[in-house]
Amino acid sequence: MTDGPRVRIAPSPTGFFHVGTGRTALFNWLYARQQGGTFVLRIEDTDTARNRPEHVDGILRAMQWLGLDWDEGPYFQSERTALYADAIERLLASGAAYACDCTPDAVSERARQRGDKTPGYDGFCRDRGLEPLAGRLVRFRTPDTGQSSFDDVIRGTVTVDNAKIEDFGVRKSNGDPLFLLANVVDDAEMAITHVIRGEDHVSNTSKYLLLWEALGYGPRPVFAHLPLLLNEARKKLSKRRDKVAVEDYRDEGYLPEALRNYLALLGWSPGDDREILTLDELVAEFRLEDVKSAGAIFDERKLQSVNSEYLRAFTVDDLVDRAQAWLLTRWQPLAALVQERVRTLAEVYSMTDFLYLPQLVVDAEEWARGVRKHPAFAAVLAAASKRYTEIDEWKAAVIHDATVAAGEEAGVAQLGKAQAPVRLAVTGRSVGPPLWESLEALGRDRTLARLAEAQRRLESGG
RNA sequence: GGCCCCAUCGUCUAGUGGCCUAGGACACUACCCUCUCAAGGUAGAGACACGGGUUCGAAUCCCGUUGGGGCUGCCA
Repeated sequence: MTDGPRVRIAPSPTGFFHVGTGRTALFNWLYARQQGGTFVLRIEDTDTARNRPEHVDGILRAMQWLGLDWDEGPYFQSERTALYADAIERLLASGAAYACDCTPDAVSERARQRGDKTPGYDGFCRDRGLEPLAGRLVRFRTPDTGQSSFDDVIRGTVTVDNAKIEDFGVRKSNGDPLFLLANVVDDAEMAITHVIRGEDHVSNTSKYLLLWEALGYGPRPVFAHLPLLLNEARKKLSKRRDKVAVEDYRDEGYLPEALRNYLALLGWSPGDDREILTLDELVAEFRLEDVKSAGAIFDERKLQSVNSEYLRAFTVDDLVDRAQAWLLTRWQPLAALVQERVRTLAEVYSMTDFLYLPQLVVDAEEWARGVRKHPAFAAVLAAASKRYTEIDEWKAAVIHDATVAAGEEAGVAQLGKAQAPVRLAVTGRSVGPPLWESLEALGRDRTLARLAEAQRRLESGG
């Protein structure tokens, strides 16, 4: 173990790896590398209901793609439950925590009756002396008086009246630890010295510190809350509304070094006019205390320009290599299926061009015969769009089932007839590799976009 | 609503009391270059939210207002 600072990135596997998490990871990584510290990767998977193993793979893939190598981990909170159980027992034993059997409905109902001046938990079970049995939530007893404050490297001193902090949960009624508890225990156990995270955690920090003190963990870590990444509407980048998955940017042809460079410039600047900086320069010049405190809009156009600067700076040979590798990732999933059907290498192109073309060129005759001819085909496209939207996992077998169901819904019993209009609408051709795998490779978003486009064309009489 | 955080061109930012007539980049406009498109070059438009203080002097410090955001979950 080195003497330098210990920092961590603690993503939760409940969705794709978010660019905001990527930026936080990058800043932690830069700080660790610059200070000769240790960068820890910890997977916060305490929410067993929402965890998805494939998202863990996605996190590791995205981190590696971005070049953010970690020195320790990945640690999994799901494998450290004894630690949290022990901490909760200690809180219970000292009276710092207590059991609560209020339902969420009861809590909000009481808040409503009070006039809802201070929503949140009202301390109803504080002194009822309930046994912490299974089925009961365990809450931390927050002080009624005094203030909690901490010094933030980026924001200065933040102070909150303890009375404003409600008794928050530390253990679910099913026995699983809650975020605040597991987070604090692990930071202490892992000897994290600097907590560098998003601004959305500022208000969690006073709770964090209260727990930290109650558990007797000694000197606190240093805090640095990074400004949030915002969308054009100046709202926190959200999974639902915005394109936030790091891997989406990879798939669209952004270079990891360009994304990294751009992300580094969101909230930080080298202090002069340079905007293209090598990793070594970032490591050398990054200053945590110089990070701005105001939120930053993630502007894809600017990212594009940074990306194109990198692209142009390549040697031609490098560009060929990088482009070749990217091109390959798109059609490689279909390689074996394509192989069985081609007579020349040129046909590899015609069988996979739909994966690359921004705009399909559909032969008028094919369109007339394959889509426009049967009234039911329009219904097939509509039904397929709907069912594809509802699919949980975008996999060939599932797409197959959804297409069969869409065909039946549209009154087309034969699978062949159901897939024909979809194939033409989505790939622009009536022949090609098996459709399900093709759609899987294309991706759901682009598949849906092409179905919508085909439907518009039909409606406008095309 | 409550608590917390924030505030320089449309966007990312430089600026840490005089160097600011506020600089750069993206995007935008015009022109040049040019077989097209990019790239490149030149020029242009474009910001210190507002009001009070402090100071010889304020984008920079203080207070207030306004505006924006975050949190307010048996999610993280």
